[in-house]
Amino acid sequence: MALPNNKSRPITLADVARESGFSASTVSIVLNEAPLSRHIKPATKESVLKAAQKLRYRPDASARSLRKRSTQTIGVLIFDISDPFCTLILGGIQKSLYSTNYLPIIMDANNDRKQLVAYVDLLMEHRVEGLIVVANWLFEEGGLLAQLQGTKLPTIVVGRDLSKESIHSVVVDNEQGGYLAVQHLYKLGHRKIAVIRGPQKLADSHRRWMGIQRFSTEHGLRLDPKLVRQLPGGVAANCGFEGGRVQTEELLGSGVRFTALIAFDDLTALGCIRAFNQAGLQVPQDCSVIGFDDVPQASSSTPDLTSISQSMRAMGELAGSWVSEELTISDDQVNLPPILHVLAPSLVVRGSTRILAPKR
Amino acid sequence: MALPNNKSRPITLADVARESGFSASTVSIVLNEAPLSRHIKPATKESVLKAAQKLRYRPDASARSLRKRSTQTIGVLIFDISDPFCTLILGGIQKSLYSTNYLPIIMDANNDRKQLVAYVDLLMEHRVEGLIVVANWLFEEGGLLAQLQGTKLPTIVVGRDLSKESIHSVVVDNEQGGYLAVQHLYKLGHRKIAVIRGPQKLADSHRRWMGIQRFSTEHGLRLDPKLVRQLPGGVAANCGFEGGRVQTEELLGSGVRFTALIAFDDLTALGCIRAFNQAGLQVPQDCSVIGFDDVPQASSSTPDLTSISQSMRAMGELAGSWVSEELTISDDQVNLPPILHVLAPSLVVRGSTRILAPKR
DNA sequence: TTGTAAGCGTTATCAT
DNA sequence: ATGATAACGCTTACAA
Repeated sequence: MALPNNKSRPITLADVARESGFSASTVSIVLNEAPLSRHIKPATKESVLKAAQKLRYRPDASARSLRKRSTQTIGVLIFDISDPFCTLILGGIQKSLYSTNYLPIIMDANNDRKQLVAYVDLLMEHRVEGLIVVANWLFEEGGLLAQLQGTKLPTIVVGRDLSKESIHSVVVDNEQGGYLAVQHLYKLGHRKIAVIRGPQKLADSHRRWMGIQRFSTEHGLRLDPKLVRQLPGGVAANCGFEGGRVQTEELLGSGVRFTALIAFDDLTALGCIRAFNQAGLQVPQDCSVIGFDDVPQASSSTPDLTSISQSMRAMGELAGSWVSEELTISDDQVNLPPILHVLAPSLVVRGSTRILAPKR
Repeated sequence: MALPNNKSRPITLADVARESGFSASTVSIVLNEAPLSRHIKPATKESVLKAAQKLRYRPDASARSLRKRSTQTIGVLIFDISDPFCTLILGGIQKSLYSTNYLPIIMDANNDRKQLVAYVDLLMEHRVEGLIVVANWLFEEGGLLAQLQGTKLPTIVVGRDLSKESIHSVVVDNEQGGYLAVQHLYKLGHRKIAVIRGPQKLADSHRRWMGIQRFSTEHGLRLDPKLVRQLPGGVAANCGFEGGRVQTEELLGSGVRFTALIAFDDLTALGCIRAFNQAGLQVPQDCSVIGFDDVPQASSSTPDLTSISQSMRAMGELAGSWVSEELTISDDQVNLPPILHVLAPSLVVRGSTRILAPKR
């Protein structure tokens, strides 16, 4: 005889209650190991557990959230999931959240503002209790800010400094990074150093440049303005690479000599290396190149890239643990002044930079 | 006078009802543009909408899911979010799901089996209505299969052929990929071709090798067994790179000459290139190298990699649209025989391979 | 030691 | 054309 309806309805608490012969409340108390379960007869517990296991019962998250008025979820808004920068941060977030009772709900905006606002709405509907925004290098605040501030959620953004807009932020010290980059080249003996700055709109570009200038001033290093160029703004996936390639071609075409180059980021640096190669030049023999971020590709390219490491993973972990802490502390001490978490960058020396050859 | 409780409770349908002066049912009908809303007076609609907007009402996804017995979510289980292979597939999934009413819930297992099973459980509790598993190259079935088969969910796995276990799968034609790779090198005049096969456990390794052999047999190309090596199995992030580097060193050390090399995948190929460079050899001048997958790094390295493209994005889109279709078709025509979707790979010619130099 | 009942925010059915 | 009411699956006072 065929079963009347094959559309297998999920097992509910009531099913377990029926199977075990106890009431739904008892079952609930036992399965959740609620305080009251201390007074439940061991035999009862056992048969409840057995029934639950037999039926492969899984509590319904929606029902539980509804009743407990808490979803135990944290929204993670990411700008581009195919960007290794974002992806590494995500890894850190997951790591720090894994041990908590909070579940990250990841939404990838795909570099599209429309999708972004749609997803913020969706996250709100899902009643996430906290929000982590992972901004990659082409994040521009736009109307998102207002939308975020409208929510009362504990929110933290990674990769952009929005502390002035009263939003917690975790960033790397870009100024210091720029400083470290020139310093490294300077110590290797380089004096004619080219710089490919990031897109103008990008705050990071400016800060890294400030760091470069600070070192230069401190050490009497003159940066030839003809050797300083800037990436155009752009959204395409590999515009950093193309930008680096083109700018380097132009640098080489300008005839002004240089022995080292600071690229805005690693992808840009890879573009630079390509341009050098096409011009018949070798890195680092003919020119040293340093990148920024230390994405995975930096270590698997040939030559491997010397870079300024951002420790994306650490940033992600910091963001994750901040949010989960914020959610677990007593609610009365909320709304502390917004904090800017600044992580120190570090120099990772690899094969794309070398000591200045004596003379050629 | 201070408000009694600042713990801002989310706005509910009842609030909108109160504000607009209509009942909750009416409000619900209007906001959802339900069939019945056709008979609702325009003026009513307007004031309901206005009230909702004023209060910034957002329906509660949990409550709605509970009542409608449908979460409109699809679980996406991914093995390693920092693996570009996975990440590109994810992009495709999102693209195809974005236009549907299904929300992907992404969980990253972080290459850890424990997390994996925990996440499958979590997805079940969240009552996802479909499941997409994105397997990277170190996916080994283990106990996961049973767990998946236990669920009655429409499930599809990308990157592994589990059609024999009655699970829908989408994969690239690895055999054909191997064939294309040798063919390319052969056409360039190469006859002494080294091969670095993938880890033994991996089914892909075998299939690609079959393709290579098929071409060889067809064209009387002899593959010197001394030039065929194999990557050890491994889990570390860059074990492909290290493997390629080490195997190439050993190949070079063996003294057997070769003019071209087929690497298991792109990361392996990058490792090979590193080894060549450290041995003072140039790619492609001294040896051509071809990879597999065509991950983004393939085009930004120098030289850029010739590769067999898997079109991860297309695979993701296929998986996404299959699941959403499966969920929307009438339920009576369910359980069609499991299908294996095989996508054709394609050769992408770049700078790491070149015509065999006349003689050196 | 366990059961009863109310209620979380929605939507669907049925009245009016 | 709109409103009452019940029910979705779960937790938690409170009752027994």
